[in-house]
Amino acid sequence: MTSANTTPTVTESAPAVRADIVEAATRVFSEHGYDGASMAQIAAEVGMRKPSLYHHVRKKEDLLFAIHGQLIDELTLETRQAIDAAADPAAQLAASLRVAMTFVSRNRDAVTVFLQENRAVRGERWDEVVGKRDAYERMVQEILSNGAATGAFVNIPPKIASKAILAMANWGYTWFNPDGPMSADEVADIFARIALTGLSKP
Amino acid sequence: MTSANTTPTVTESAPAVRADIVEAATRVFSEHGYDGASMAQIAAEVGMRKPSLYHHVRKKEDLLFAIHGQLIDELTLETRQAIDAAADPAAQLAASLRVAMTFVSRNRDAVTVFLQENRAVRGERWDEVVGKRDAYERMVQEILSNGAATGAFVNIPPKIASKAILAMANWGYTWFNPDGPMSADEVADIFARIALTGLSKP
DNA sequence: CCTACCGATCGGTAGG
DNA sequence: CCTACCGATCGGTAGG
Repeated sequence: MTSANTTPTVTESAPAVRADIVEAATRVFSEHGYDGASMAQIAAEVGMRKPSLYHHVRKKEDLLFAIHGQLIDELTLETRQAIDAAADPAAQLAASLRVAMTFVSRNRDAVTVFLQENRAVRGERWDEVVGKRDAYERMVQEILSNGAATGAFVNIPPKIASKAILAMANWGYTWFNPDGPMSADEVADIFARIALTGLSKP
Repeated sequence: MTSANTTPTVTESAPAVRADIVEAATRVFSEHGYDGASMAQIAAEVGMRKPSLYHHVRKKEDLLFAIHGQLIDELTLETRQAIDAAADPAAQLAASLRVAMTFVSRNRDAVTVFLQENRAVRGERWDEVVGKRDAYERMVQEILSNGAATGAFVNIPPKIASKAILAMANWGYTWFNPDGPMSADEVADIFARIALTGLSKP
């Protein structure tokens, strides 16, 4: 309605609209669940009607797919960098927990969808996402097996120990409050201390 | 349609039918999610049509309520007994993890519903269930604060440490396989070892 | 416990 | 001819 944009860009704001829709879907899926959310609600969040949404998205499932894909890519990248920057397995474990907890803190809705709405995550197109999830878990397992190899860690099956580590961070989506008394880093450091030296007094 | 039942019982098999319905609902909710599950599916699982289900259940939500209530009551009772039978905080922590992991193993569907379908858990009638969930968590917190008081445990905020402990057991519903290579008790003992003495070599 | 339905709302698509 | 939408309605299914 304002003066026309005379720049020669072709697709103008199309990609931004798509990103807005995925963000809206993240909020709506997080609040109502994938099945409980309606395309009309998501459309309303970005200021359009439902049929207009279908000009940007082919199916409801496409939105869930986008949320999962973005999350695992970002989390994997940040975790990879943190691990590579850390000196030894203990520091790598602590760094991974810091990344995971701050990620949960910054992206609560997306993490909620990622961890809670995976019933629809089936079929061919989802294989890639599932593969990336497995690869993320393997990064943590490798920290543990490296630690055992260098003698820094005790000999505990990495596959089971990684479940304990990831559980601490993942479970945060059910209770962690970014506006609460402790920061994500502070919580992560406590979890790292529990994982590394335990609760028993030496 | 067969010969009439002449026994003078009034409600006949009503309680058993009700239990069958709740069990069927547990399976169907676990597989499809609360919103994704239909009353017709649950009815079919117990061999009736949807309208007949409403002779035993007033609302879909009643089934979710029954599942949550049963689970938290049973888990609380078993955990209370295990804690009371253990000699010291370290043994109590290990015993709690054993109860939690075996519970997850024995009641995978119910635990999945309990942990994943709590969006509908709101409003007056749910206050009792939420209160019982809090009470369960407080049992674990007390083990940790008792351990800190007696000098057995290091000084870590019990509210945060309890999140780490409960996370390990709760997260099991996403991966633990009762038919897998390790038993629930074996996994619980590894988790207890991580929680008590950590992964780092002394 | 059944068949026959209801008001509403679902995901998705028609023509314009 | 394009884009970005609209009002209306599609076939099915939800809880009741």
